Amino acid sequence: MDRRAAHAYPLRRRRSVARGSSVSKPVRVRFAPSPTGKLHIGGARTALFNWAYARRHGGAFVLRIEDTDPERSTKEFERAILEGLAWLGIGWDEGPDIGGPRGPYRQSEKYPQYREIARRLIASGHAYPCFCTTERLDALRAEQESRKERQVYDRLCAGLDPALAARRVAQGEAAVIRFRVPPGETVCIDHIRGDVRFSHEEVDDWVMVRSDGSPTYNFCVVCDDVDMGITHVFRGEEHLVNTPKQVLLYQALGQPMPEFGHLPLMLGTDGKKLSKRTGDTALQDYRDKGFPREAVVNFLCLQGWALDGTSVLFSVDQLVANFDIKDVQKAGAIFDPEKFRWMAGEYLRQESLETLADHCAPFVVAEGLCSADELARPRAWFLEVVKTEQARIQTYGELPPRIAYLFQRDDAVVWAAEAVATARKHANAAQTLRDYREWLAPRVGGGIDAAALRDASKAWAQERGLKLPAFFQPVRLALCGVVNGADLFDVMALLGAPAVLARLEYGAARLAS
RNA sequence: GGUCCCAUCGUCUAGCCCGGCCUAGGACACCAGGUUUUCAUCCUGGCGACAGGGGUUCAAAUCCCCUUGGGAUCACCA
Repeated sequence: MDRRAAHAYPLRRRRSVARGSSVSKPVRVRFAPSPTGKLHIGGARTALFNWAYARRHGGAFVLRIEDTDPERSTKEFERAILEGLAWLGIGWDEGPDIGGPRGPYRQSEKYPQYREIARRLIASGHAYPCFCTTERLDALRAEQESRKERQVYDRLCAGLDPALAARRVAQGEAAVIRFRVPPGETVCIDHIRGDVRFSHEEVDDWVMVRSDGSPTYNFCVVCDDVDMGITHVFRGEEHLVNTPKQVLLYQALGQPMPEFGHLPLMLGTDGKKLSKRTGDTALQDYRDKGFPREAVVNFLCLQGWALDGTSVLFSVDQLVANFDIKDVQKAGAIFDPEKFRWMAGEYLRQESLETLADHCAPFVVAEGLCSADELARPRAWFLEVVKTEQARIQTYGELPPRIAYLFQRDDAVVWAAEAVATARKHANAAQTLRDYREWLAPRVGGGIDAAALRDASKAWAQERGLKLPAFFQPVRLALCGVVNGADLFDVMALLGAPAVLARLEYGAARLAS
């Protein structure tokens, strides 16, 4: 069938240009996640950039839930996504939970509206019912595949008599509704990429409404962006090829076009779209590991955007004050977990002891080292614990295993094989422990002053002709059971004199046996 | 494979739009020193890139073209 003859509308070849309205309206941007999984860090970055753009321009940031896939959408994921955004500090002005003037903000609550728009589109000739079965479509695709042709709908139903088609629909025959793509080409204006040109030959007569009456993504997106008065659509690059379909729909609807910007993809270390295969992709994963929130925000910003090329560490306020969609990088960014961890450490080290203690406490409790109450009562003690480890950890989650020794019984400190081997390298390790304990006991009755004890202990070791490692390594084994860790005398202060003396004694015995 | 997008150190990027200030800057990682009882932090230094080829120009990382390479996408999923 002649392709052109299949079109009832419009027959004139034309070029449509998706240029945004030149009149400046108040900015309205949106983040429209699908609640079919946890919030992806790529999605989080998209949200962040949209939010920053809205804040920068005094506009509104709208949150919309695209739950038109009933198979995979769940309320749990929706809640998780909202929580994730809130955790990042991204606040929305309108959304499913708080409502707003242009709701509903959940697509599943708008089906009647979509249906009405589809009906109007059929009436105006911009869309048509299609009765082709899945089997026929599959066969068609297989055939096109075998001939190495483009896999597009052959528009069998595009030429059907509208009245006849309407009767078949009325009689209950299963049908999808397809958009009738006119000949011509579309130029999409993208603020990140410039003009992107698509020939309509490449755009399929795509399905707007499924045979069960539910609307599809490309259809809902445009309806909603129109309903919600969205002025700027910033989303991931994977949506770039959808844009001509959507642009055509705006035009069919006679609605003003938003301005587009397609963000570069976040890639895994394999250079492909970030997926679970190459590492953690959910925002939640990083929160659970104890990455400081500010570090996550900062790092996400750096995937495709830079403050000035020199500053690496910056605040959300600086982001908001300086963010411009035009400055966003075009090329995809490989996600570097190593740098992410470094940045986490940078933020963690900037925190006050009080803040750091608050952030770490839940991780210590979750690890089962002690109860929240036990941690809260000796608050000063826990602040000291946190102080000794602050330079040594990059995330809150790294603290518990490092301080586990503090919560072990004095006669049952867990000894790592490596630490035992290191201590045993020194000939008289057990004896050193006994001697040191004997020397130490009368000196720590009034508590432990780490600084003073450090000097005195080193002097003691030197007097006995002990090399420092021969002294420190057995002691560290006895007190902590590991080879590396915080300053030994800080550790003693944390442990307290009774525990220190007890551990030295048990340590000597264990080492001797 | 078709269509579309992209291309500066291993990685994130500045510079590119509005050619000269670029002997290409910063950061992570890496390497070497320093501080230190270990680890970590911290300090100093080093290594390291304009994918290739044509053009335009007095001058190109910056503009144009081609090649190569990478990616995205081709559903009654979003």
